[in-house]
Amino acid sequence: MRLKQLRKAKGISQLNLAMHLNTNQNTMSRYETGEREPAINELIKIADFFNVSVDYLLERTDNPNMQK
Amino acid sequence: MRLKQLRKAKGISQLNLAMHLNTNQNTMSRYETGEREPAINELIKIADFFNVSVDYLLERTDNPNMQK
DNA sequence: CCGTATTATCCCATAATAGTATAATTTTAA
DNA sequence: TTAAAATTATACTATTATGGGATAATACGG
Repeated sequence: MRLKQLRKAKGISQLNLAMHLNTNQNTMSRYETGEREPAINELIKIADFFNVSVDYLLERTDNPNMQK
Repeated sequence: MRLKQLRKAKGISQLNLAMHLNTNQNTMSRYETGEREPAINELIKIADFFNVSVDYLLERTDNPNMQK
């Protein structure tokens, strides 16, 4: 998942991101390290927050702006 | 998820699809009815099988051919 | 109708998850 | 340089979600 990359690009902390997504910091840490995977609805929330496609978030494309 | 639609378009049964995805029929039924959701890796396997983007599979776009 | 194929649901054992607390690491600034 | 603050990672646990087998329900063809 291109999560850490997106978060860093936005210059926010895991805690800050977590609050935006209504979850907590350790969950974000786990997503970033790949220790755990979000459910689909969480995946979509993340993609929407960063305004990228799910395919981009999942590194299935280099184009973040696939029509949404 | 645009699963039933894709499967029907291909003219195959849940059982047939399940075998392609190395799972079983009841699991496919649940995905279609929305009773349960696949993990991300399963989601990707489904998208790949139908050769569509995850965003399309998740009904986040009308374009099934987002560059992959 | 009857048999067959297809799809949905019950039950259970197992696995995965979120959350809390806390540890470890990194960054900042004095 | 080092102490404090901020950030990130991990251990533990209770709960939830999952997959699979078995079977029920439904649709479909002859």
